[in-house]
Amino acid sequence: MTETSFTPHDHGACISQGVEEAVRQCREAGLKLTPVRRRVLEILLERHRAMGAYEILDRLREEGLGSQPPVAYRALDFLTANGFAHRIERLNAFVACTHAGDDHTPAFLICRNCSRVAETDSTLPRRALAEAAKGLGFSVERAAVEAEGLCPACLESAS
Amino acid sequence: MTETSFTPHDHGACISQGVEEAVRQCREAGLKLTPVRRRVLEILLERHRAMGAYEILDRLREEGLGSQPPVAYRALDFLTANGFAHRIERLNAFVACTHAGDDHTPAFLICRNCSRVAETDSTLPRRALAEAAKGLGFSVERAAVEAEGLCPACLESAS
DNA sequence: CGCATAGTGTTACCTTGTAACATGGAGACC
DNA sequence: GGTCTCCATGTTACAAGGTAACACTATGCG
Repeated sequence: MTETSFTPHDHGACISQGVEEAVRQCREAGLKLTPVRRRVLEILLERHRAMGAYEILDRLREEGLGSQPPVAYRALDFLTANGFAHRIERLNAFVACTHAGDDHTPAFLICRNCSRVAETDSTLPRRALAEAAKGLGFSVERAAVEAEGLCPACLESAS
Repeated sequence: MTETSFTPHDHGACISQGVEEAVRQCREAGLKLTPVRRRVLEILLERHRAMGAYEILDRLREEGLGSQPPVAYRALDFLTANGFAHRIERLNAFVACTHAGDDHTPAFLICRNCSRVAETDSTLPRRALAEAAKGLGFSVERAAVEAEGLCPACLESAS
């Protein structure tokens, strides 16, 4: 079983690696990982769960980094536009990306019990979808694939 | 090319068939297709596009069928719960189902230009996803598959 | 009739998201 | 060094989406 947010892992490392990775990529791409943006990424990485924009905003406010919605939304826009975070449509919420870097649009697995979210590869589902769409003359540009169910831990405790 | 909301079709027939079908199914299943519910379904069928709850509510209000949000949301809950309409997460909006009856969770193709929405079969993408999830120990219960792109007509006029 | 159930009407509120404008700060160019 | 430009931030004010909770109505049923 591959390592995901569902499996036990060194979470501290997972945060610092995520941030480091973002720092590196921003440097390379000439993007500015400003304090607010960086902090939002850290908050998302710390939680390892989908968080609402206002939940993030509360944290920023406590830390004196901004108190109005646009602050949070702008940081989130930056992070999602550059692949450091993703938006979960179903939850109107955001998660840190767990493999920033690879140009990817993952599928999400959302645990309906503990709300943890994992990314998984969506190449196959996406290909199958593109195929079906082609038959209708529709050209797919982006696709959101979001599954709800039970994560390994919650499956275990349910049975 | 199969007939979808993207292809030209007899729209009047498409509305009346949709309603008839719903009437029949409700009778069979002992569900009540009340005036509000029926009218909401008609409104959705007329538009053949994703509509926000408040947009629908405006129509209801004009017709004296209810003026407060819960009225619209309750009708929409009924319609989606029974497969007569679907919710598009990405748009926070609703569409009439184009093949009510078959027990299905379709994939959606959303045109980013004209906002029309078509359903397509999601069996394959869904199967591929379930497979990927299994590798992570995650059990998928429901999955939303929503693609954004260009519909045949808009593709045409873009080129 | 009297009751239970399901649907409707309404108030009041919460959450999510954005337009628009003012401010500040860092690099580019002269 | 000045100043211009671009980008990010701060703030106000509001739009859009969604729901809890309660009172009322209709309908079927013993």
